[in-house]
Amino acid sequence: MQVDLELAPKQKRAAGERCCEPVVYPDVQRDHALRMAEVAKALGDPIRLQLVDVLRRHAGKVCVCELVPLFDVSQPTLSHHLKKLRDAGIVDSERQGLWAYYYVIPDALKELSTWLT
Amino acid sequence: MQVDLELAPKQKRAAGERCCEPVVYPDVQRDHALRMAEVAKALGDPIRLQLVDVLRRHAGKVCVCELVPLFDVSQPTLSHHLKKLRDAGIVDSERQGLWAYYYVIPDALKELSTWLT
DNA sequence: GTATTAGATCGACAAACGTCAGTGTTAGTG
DNA sequence: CACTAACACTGACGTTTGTCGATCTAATAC
Repeated sequence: MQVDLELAPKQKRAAGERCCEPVVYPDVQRDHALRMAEVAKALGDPIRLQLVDVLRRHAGKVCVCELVPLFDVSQPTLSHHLKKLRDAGIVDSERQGLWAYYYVIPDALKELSTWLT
Repeated sequence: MQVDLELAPKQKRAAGERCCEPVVYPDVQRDHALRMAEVAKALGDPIRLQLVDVLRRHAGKVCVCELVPLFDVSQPTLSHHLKKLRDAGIVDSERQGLWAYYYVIPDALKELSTWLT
């Protein structure tokens, strides 16, 4: 990967000409970018980020009924956030009679985490 | 931090009683969660994520005129995305005559990156 | 059986989002 | 000077989002 540390002032081009050629192209493949953006978007809400935080730190699976009182939103709203996290492939759930237990899917955050490092 | 690996089935409580006490509380401070969610949200769009990717991999500062042709959106739209990244404190820009050069603010992604690890 | 609980889904709403065409501003070119 | 290029901003648009109250489903308690 070539690096250009210098800030290269351009010259204004004549009418009709493009100002310059791109010197850097996206490295991250389109689909990787799409996938990572999807994960980032799912984490882009404070409640969801904290949900993931709780689930990650709790090595086991956590009952929804324990999650609801942690946040100042209604139960349907929390359910909605959990669904978003499920749709993004970050968490999954397991029904156990009347209760639902959520957990973070191992390595779900790995790709984004690696890129971010 | 106590860990509960077991999946503990609950008992249905009598009328009027709460089903259970939360066993895990959010560890990430509210404001940290807010800040990280803000960054994640800004990265939650494929174009913005790729913009950050290009800017990060290019150690110097990159002219907007080099960024525009990389994406299939209009110049105003790209400008809008760059503004979002600026508002989130991820990138900053520097005017140089007719051109604007963007760069990633060092450590802007650090907090999120660390938490994600 | 009936009553109650945990949780998901539905419908509605305002707010925020991504996009574009148009416009404005500033700075080089000739 | 007039012209044009680079970029930000505005206004409009259709879509998505976060939230709630109400409702539905499934399972347990009595």
